[in-house]
Amino acid sequence: MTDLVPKKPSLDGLEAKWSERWEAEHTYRFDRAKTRDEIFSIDTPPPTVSGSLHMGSVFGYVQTDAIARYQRMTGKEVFYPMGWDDNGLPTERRVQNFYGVRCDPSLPHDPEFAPPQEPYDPPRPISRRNFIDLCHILTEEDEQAFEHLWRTLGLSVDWTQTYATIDRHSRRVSQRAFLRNLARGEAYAQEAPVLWDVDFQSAVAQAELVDKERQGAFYRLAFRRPDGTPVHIDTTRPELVPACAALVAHPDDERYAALVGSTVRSPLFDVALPVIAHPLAEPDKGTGIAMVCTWGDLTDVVWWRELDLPTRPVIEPTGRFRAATPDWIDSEEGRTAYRELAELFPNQARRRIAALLDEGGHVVGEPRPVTHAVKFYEKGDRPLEIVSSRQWYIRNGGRNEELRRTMLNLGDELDWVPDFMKVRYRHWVEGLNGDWLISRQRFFGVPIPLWYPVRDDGGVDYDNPLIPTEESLPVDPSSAAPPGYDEGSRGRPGGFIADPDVMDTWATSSLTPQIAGHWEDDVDLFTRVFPMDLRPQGPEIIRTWLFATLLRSHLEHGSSPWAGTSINGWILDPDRKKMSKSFDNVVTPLPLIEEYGAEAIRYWACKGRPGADTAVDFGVMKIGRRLAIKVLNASRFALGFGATDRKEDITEPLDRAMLAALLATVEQATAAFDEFDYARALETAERSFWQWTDDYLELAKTRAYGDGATSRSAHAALRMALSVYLRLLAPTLPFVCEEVWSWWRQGSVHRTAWPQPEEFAGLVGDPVVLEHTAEVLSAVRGAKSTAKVSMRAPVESVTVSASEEVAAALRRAEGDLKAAARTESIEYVPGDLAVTVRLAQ
RNA sequence: GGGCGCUUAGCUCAGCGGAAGAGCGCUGCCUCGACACGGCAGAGGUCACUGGUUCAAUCCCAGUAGCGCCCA
Repeated sequence: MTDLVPKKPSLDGLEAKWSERWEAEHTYRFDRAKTRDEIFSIDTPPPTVSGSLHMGSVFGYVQTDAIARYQRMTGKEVFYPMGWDDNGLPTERRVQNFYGVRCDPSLPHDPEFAPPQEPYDPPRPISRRNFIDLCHILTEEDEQAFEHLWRTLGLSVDWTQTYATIDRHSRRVSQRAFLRNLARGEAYAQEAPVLWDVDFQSAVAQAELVDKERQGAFYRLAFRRPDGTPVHIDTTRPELVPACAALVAHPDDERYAALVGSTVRSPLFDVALPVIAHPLAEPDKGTGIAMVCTWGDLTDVVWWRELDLPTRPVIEPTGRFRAATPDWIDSEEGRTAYRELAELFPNQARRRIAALLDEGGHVVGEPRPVTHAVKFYEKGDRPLEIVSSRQWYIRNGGRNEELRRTMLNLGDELDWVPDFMKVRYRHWVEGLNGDWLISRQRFFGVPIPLWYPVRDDGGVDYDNPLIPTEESLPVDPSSAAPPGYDEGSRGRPGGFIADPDVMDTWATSSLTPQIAGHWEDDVDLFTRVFPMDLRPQGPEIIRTWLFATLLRSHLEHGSSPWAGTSINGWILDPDRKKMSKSFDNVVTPLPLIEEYGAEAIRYWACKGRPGADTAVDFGVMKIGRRLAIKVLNASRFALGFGATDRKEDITEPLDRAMLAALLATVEQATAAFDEFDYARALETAERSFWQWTDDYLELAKTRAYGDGATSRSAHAALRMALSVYLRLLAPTLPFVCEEVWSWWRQGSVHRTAWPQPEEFAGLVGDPVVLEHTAEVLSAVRGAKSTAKVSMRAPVESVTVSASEEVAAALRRAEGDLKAAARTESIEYVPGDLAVTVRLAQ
């Protein structure tokens, strides 16, 4: 047997060499002949491809890959698909900027349209279908860039198992799941106040909200009692006075007890308003009595609903005040005042009405500046308004205690890594205050697969939607006709109209186990991989992706979609601040891979503890690179002798002591990986490996260069240890371990069995032999270092003060110690451990 | 304002009830038959702060402060 050990091994080119070889040899191809208990299935997060490639993307995926590689080596067939999250607003925005276009659904499809070389300026309006074509073109480029990055990083993904959340298969799964929710009554439509982004012209869900601090001002307005005396109200939104439906005060508030049940009139508009008691009114806030408008904030929605108040919306979905003067304003003065506000945006209307109120003497004192939290869409630039709109919802427990408890229990049953992340899920579920709004008034997404009949009088029958068959999915109701209708009757009396909306991106992403496992379309595959073993993901999407996936699986399958979930930490910039946009753009993974090598980036990612926030650290990457190089060089040394793999040859006490230490390392690394703790597994293997090179290799070196039985013991021990170390490090450093493996072994190290304790049977010596010998060697090195001489400098004598046990252990490896220390003489005296070194002249 | 996490050597982080650890950086030495994309050695810390529990606390408990994430 001839080993193919290069003279000067190098890391250069290993990524390209091995990623090609793995692809050609189907190293990571999923074998679906295996049964469920032989399979480890991973519900990989589909990265959002419309963003740039950044270090946050790399971090979690590499950690998951290390776990996947470990599982594969333990004999599991790993189902490790990759998806791309390409639907939704980020893609639309990117297409708008990249090509300089905007979607105008009223335009007809232009079959001649081709993507421009340069972005249009000003932006050119194009049809919905042309717009969606551009979304596909751009996301495909992005997906290729991601795949290249993942391959260069060595992710052991089965690249035949890929999906995109907008592809035909995902749309089919997403629409089928929705129709099942609809059939079971879990999905429902409702005309209701929704949080509305006026720029995106779309409803926004609870999970997408952020609060932002905004400067505002409290105006104290005078409403009038029947006797003409004022009731003072503090508000930051005086422009909503025309939308006012009532005043509310706390039931225990004695100041207003007499007023409750009476009627007051609003300033300027002179609308009659009931005064009502409600416990949500805060006596400490402002004057303690509040105006209820439809709708200024979410509390208004609660009051409006619970008190059954009239609906008086003034802000349209466009974000402007309605043009027509509302009919509930019946005084001439009031109608004149409203015309001043018509078609203004809220901030403009606020300035105008403030002036009008002031002129009319309705304002008390000066407005008082205040900083308050205002709700925004997380990607939006203007405050959300609340408008009335017909939307689709999925029940999630926000309005149902029993379902909420079920969702909490499912969370409790999951195996969370790290455990403390579970609390974040619990708090989110406990804080849900409404069902999940899934319809979005957008273009690039999975369409809601419904039509509605148009009655003969032209009205739309929203209560009896027309439903496609599951076989016909996916459908685009805006271009296909419902069963039993033809296209000619679209929009006509007696015909139909399409639901114009698409689903929330999470409504599809929440089905990644079903999409990847080909639910219903490939029942055989699905039963082999579902429920999955592991969902790895980021901490910030526990409330969205994790919760929604758990919900959909519970509703459809009555079970959790996975056995466990691992939550990775947050990436920080080198100053341990939150990763800033600018820094993130500077530090992209590919140039770093060029500079340090993929192994170095993987090493950095795997050094981050599960769930621990981790700073981008080039120093750690350098250490990773050094480790990879060390693997090459140490392997060259270990394989440089007689090619004996006979375990019976391993007889020397030092060699057997080394194997004892290695066995302990194997056991610790295995335990860590079994708990998904790739970081501890790496650290254990790494520390052991460095000790192996620093101490054992130096001690065994001289004997290894000789021949005879004691030399053969070293040769066999070196090769056995190397085989174990390569396998221990392979999950973290897949390229370099595979490279070395190829010098002397058949097949891929990644398809070789993880080291087993049984391999060490009959070979384990007393570990203290190596420990004490290394201590004495270290003392000799220290003496030489202090004397500023070479480590090769001869030593006249070494005197070891030690207990009888320690001395006995040292004697068992005395030949190796003498050779490594360069001495002919080691003497032992009884006493506490101490080493005296006399250097030769 | 609430929840969760973090705070250990100049830096990045392990350790988490029984005499403070690693790597980087720094200093010094060493080109010796795996490795200068090296090796060896050395210096460097009232384990954020204040209380408490314990024979014993970096580790457990309570509080304070700073940082981060999630949410109001």
